[in-house]
Amino acid sequence: MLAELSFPIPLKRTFYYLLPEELELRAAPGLRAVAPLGKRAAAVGVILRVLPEKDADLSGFKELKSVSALLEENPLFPEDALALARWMSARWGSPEGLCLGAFYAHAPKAAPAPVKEPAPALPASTPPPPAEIEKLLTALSSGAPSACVLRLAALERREALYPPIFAAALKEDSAQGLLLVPDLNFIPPLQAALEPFFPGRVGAWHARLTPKKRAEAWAGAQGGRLKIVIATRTGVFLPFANLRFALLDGEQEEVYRQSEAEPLYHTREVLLRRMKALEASCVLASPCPSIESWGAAAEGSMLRFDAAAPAARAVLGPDVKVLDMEGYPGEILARPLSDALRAAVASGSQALLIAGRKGYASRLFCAHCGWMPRCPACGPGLTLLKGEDGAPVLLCRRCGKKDPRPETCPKCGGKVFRDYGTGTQKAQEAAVKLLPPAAKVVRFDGDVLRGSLKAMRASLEDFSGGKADVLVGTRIALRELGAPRLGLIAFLDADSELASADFRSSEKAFQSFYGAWRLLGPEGRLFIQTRESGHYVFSRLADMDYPSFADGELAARKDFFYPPFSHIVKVRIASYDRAGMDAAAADLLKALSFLGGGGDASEILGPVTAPGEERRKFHSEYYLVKAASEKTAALCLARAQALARRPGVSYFIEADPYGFH
DNA sequence: AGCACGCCGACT
DNA sequence: GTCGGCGTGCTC
Repeated sequence: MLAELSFPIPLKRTFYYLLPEELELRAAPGLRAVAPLGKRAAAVGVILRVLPEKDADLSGFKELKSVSALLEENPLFPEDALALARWMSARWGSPEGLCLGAFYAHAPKAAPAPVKEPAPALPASTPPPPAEIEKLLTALSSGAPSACVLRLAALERREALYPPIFAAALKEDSAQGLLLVPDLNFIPPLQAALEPFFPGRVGAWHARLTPKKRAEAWAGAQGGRLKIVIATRTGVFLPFANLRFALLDGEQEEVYRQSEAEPLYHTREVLLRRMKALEASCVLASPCPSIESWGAAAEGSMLRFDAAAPAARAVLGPDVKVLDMEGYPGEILARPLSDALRAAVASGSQALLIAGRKGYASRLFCAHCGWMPRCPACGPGLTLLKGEDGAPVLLCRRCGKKDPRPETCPKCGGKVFRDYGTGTQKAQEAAVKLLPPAAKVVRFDGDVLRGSLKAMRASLEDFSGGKADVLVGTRIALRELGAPRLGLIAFLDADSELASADFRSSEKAFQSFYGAWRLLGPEGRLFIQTRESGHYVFSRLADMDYPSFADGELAARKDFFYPPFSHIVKVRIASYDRAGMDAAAADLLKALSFLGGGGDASEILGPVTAPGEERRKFHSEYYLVKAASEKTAALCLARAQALARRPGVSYFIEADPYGFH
């Protein structure tokens, strides 16, 4: 007999091995096997199937090697991890071996010594869950759909809400639960909150665990000792003896989308699929659920539950003002904002100013003809920064080339330039000028970060420690910012959030505004500066009505055939050789020519090029496939990946990309 | 990914 | 004269 093995290597192929007689009976799909692979004497792979020799196509290689050992008797996953990995591979295009590797990566190489089972302490008497939570769990357990979107109230405390949910969902003795959070720092408080309900049986899982703790948590989940694991995104791949309930906190957060390293996946989708395979229930919780989940609930494949009963919204929350910058020409901080900022600082409050970009100002243009400087070497528009000597410099963000600010416009000879967009540096200067000299204004952005990690930490700590009055930063400064006296937040250039080609930009913008609003106390003030005050994201901000916004956004996605109504596959082609790029594009269109036939609504958008593309040395364009179904998208992805590569041409192929460009 | 083979610079 | 840089090539 043979075993077909899959290894965690970036290869889209499997390997056949001879099964020695003594392993033949024990071998089964899902078990790990040790076998020689290339120059490696003992590589660990997963058995995909066991088959008689006659069923395998053994042509094309000379030597058939043998499996040397099996690492376990029973599969580590009670559910079909093989099928999940196969689906992941088709959905996001990473090799199946790497997808499977995500599930098996932390499994011990040898059977772990049995852990001494501590006598489970008696849980604190569990208060009955709120009636609405009970209702939710009943609905979930009573059949399909068994997944739901739980919309949290703006000021909901997760530490108070989640423990009774888990207590109610995990009443059954052996039932286990998984709580996924977007950030490692959320784990300790939640662990402390859950501990009284499941004493000694709450585990944590994240990238920074020490090897020993990691092994312990893994074994605790796998063996059933842990009742609950609180984890960051990789926790979605943990083995459980009996996983019955999962909750994905802050489900719209982009960190759940793994896009830097293979295997590529989206935690939410993997979790939903896995829980479905287990016939277990799953809750996606957030004050601002993703439009994808919102759509699934609207269409009925998920339930929707509002933890926010409108009447229970005791706190009205901070005051929100959208400032139309057309009315305040040339002002970085519009008059109403600067007045409020001065007043806030004078009264001892702290303020957070969010600039659209890093640096001094974003873009320079000729006031007469509108000409904008571009990088002579590689093409993109240059960013205006203040150099070390204080003189303005133009920096190319792509290649790092620096140029002095031009004196005259090369197109019309004009001598007057203006800039638009407000960088953090310029915003900081404006705030300093506005406020009394005693006020401390610190800055936090990628440039400070690059300069020195210490300096960045220091400015953030000054602010959260209450020592600084104003923090000027980019949007990243908003992420879990602590500030004792935060009374004002302002988005200085909301348009930079909306300007990108990303079809999710409105959603992301609203969620940032909403997040900022939540950070503020009821007395706080939120300002949003824009030149497009008519944009629909602003229309629901006054009452922070996320459901109405989400309904509107969902309708827009439907009109423009974007997710969740379509599935995107993005293919970018780049080359120094224009003809090569064109030929590659033709290859792609040919490979996808099956689309659109027989009433299929799928379409191809593109080629999308950056302005000025024709004049550049390096060419780049992309196509967006909007596939009508997940299946069609997977097929397009596979076809694009299978294209015969042309020399000198780079291909970047991505399913369901987040963050465009 | 690993791991080895392969052909060019500074040293026990 | 060797140790070692990482390019590139292969894995049943």
